[in-house]
Amino acid sequence: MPKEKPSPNRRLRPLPRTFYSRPVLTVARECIGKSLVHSIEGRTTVGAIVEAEAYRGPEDRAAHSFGGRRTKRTEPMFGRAGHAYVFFVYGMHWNFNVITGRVGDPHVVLIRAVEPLAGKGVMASRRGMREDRIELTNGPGKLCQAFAITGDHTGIDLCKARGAPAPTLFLADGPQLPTVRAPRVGIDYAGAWVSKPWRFCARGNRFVSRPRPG
DNA sequence: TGAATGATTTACT
DNA sequence: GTAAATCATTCAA
Repeated sequence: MPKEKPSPNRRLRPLPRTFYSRPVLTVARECIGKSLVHSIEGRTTVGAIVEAEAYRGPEDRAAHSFGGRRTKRTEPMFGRAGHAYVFFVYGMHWNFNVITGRVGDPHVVLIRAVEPLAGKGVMASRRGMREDRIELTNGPGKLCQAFAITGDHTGIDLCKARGAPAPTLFLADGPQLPTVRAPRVGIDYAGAWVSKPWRFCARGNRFVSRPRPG
């Protein structure tokens, strides 16, 4: 008998914290092609990340951490890389981010779209539509609903920490996909920061949200 | 305590 | 293409 149970699927192991503990633009670009994995109530959903945006507070006016704003909501952004930041917006939608960089740097990557890889039936049920629809996961609020990601997840560790149980929500390895860059979406209030090309999209992927780059 | 607003989505013209 | 839905968070008072 082996002392340790072998991993059922090597590709579904959490990325190490070293992936996240780097400059936010680097992490955002390298997120494209990685897998997003969530297991809850015995059901697992997996998607390939095809769109992500970098938010670099405190100088980035588009970031919730602009000006060093440290509140109950933004607190996870100031903590250790590899944790989740999930917020509620427009009275209806959750958005999922990963914390990057060094402790004290409120830098995050917003995961804006994924291509479903596994658990499409579960996603379709949560979204109330057929599993072959692009609209299953082609937006930040849509993928949170499809993956059952909510405010309960904000602040949780996406990495395997010593002595802690393995995370049920995490990013896993995947092939780096060619990316195109574009200005970020929905931040018209952010002045000079509006035009920064900090949105990374998988080139030509159908699940990239609107407006499509190019 | 109150008012403004938003890292969106959906339905509708 | 436009507009409505809907409420936690934030900040001013």
